[in-house]
Amino acid sequence: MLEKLIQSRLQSRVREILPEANLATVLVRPCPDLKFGDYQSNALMAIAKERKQNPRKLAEEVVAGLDVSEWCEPVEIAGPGFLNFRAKTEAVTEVLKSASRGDHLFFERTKAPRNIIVDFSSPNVAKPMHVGHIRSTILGDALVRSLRLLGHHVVTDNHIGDWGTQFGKLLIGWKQDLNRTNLEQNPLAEMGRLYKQVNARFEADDGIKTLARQELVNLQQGDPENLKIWREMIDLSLQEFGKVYSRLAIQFDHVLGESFYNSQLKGVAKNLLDLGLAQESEGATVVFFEKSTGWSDPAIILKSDGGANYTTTDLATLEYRLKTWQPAEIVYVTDARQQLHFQQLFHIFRRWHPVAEVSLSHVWFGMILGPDGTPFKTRTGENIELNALLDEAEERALATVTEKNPDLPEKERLEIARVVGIAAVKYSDLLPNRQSDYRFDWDKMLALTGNTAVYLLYAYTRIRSVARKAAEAGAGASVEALQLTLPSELALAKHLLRFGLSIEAMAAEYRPNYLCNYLFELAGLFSQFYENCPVLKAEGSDRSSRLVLCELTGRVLKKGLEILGIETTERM
RNA sequence: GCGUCGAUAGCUCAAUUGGAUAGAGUAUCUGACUUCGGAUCAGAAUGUUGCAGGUUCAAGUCCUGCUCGACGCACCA
Repeated sequence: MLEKLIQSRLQSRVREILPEANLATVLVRPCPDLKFGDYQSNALMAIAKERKQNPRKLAEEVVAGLDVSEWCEPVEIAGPGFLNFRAKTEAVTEVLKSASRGDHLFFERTKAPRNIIVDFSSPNVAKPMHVGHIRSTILGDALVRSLRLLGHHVVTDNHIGDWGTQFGKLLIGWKQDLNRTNLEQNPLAEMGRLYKQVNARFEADDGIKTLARQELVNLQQGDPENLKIWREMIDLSLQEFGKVYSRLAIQFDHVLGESFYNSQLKGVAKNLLDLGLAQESEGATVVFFEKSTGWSDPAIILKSDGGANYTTTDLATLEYRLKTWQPAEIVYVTDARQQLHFQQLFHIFRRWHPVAEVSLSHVWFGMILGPDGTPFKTRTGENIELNALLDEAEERALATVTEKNPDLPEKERLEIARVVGIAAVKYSDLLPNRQSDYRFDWDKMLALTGNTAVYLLYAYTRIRSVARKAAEAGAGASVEALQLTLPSELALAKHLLRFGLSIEAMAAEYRPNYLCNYLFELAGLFSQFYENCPVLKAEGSDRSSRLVLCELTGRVLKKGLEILGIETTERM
């Protein structure tokens, strides 16, 4: 938190000397290596370069009139013009005290809240959620949590796949071969079976093709029976999705699927045609792109059979969201393969609504690979269902808890296993840079050591254990007693001050791995502190002071994990 | 063919406006008061950041070319 105060004063000082300088570049950040100090600014080197000045000299001039002595030791100029700031222990102590009094938790809400729509998860009706939905769902939810914590107004909208050609096949299967008993027991499995069964006959049998097309057309034209079946498929699917979301503690403000926009699709297409953005080509309605884009193939707005496809739906969706929520930004969380689609979608949208100021972000992520480095599937090549995957995570976690802590009652072990299992899945998804593919590895994600959810949760339970024992002994944290003397106390305290930066970094770039790594470092620093500084065995003000550090670390760990969508447990 | 993304320690991965000696974990080796929860901590060792050039005070990061890989490119979403 000190970095903001230092930064603001540094900016004022730079403005005094160079009124035209772009202050947005004058940033204060944590030092990469603590031996340089706690915070640094590299901005002066860039500014000097622009003006062809001597960077070192500029730095000296800036520092000469810069007073940050309330928070820092004298500012050092290093190398070609780095400014290094070392926080005064008293200043760090004061921030911790104010946190302990409940004034803040080392982060600040934004002064410029924005309306942001986040579009994520988006499963398809009549198909179980599977591995392919993990990242969008978990990543999207974590991003939403970080934005909301910083004070932005977020609208979440689950744009489910509830319309499209697959319903022709599903309707045939439903009418010819539906097993009601199976449907009641496991609706998605039954619908999946129906789809596969019809699909298998599809290629070889022209009669089925014609029938599927007919059922689809009937549905589109509002045939009552088909509509009724379709609605039932959606209802059942949503119930099943809800079970998974409930396990993952994920909620949506709105579930407006593709079908919600049906009535607008023709209008969108006509509008694009009228504006000259779209044209007829080979029987379809398409948008061609300028040469400069490098896209030689057009985007299809209406297929030659008159049906719309997803570019059209997405355009209608965009327009609806703008009108309904007036967002400053819309964020789409999908896999990397849809990059071209979103680039083209945004491009068309800009031409269609040139004055719209909304910013459009495609937050994309890589694939989940199996142990062999190919896309993660079952042995028979099927998608792994999310529910089954979560079951296995909990089972594996239960085995570990039982091994480590056999005396806990079964009910408690089950609850711990639930928290730990879900945490492991989420954390292993959020830890890698979202843009890279990652390898799904049970042993690694549930490992007791290393950068895992288990390690973080363990650190948390140790803190809670100390708190319980302190309470039994009648000892308590005392803000007044807080004193940072030993190196590991100071190191832990200074790291607490960086919590806000890590949340902001995560929210700014939609990268939860920044926060994951922050929390891992925090847990490590806590372990070092815990190793070096007795808490319960200490006495008097030492004990009260260290209990403050424990308590604040616990609160930050819990809040940080909460941003990642991860629950904590008191024992494990 | 065009395009997007990637290639970093044995392995899995980080690296926040271009910043300081490229970091963690894991595996390997060694050690820690008879453990405030040892599911812990400390230490050792590990690199031509795919290759070749360029830009500059400074390049894993930016530019050019090349190699390898993943993914995407007219009627699925």
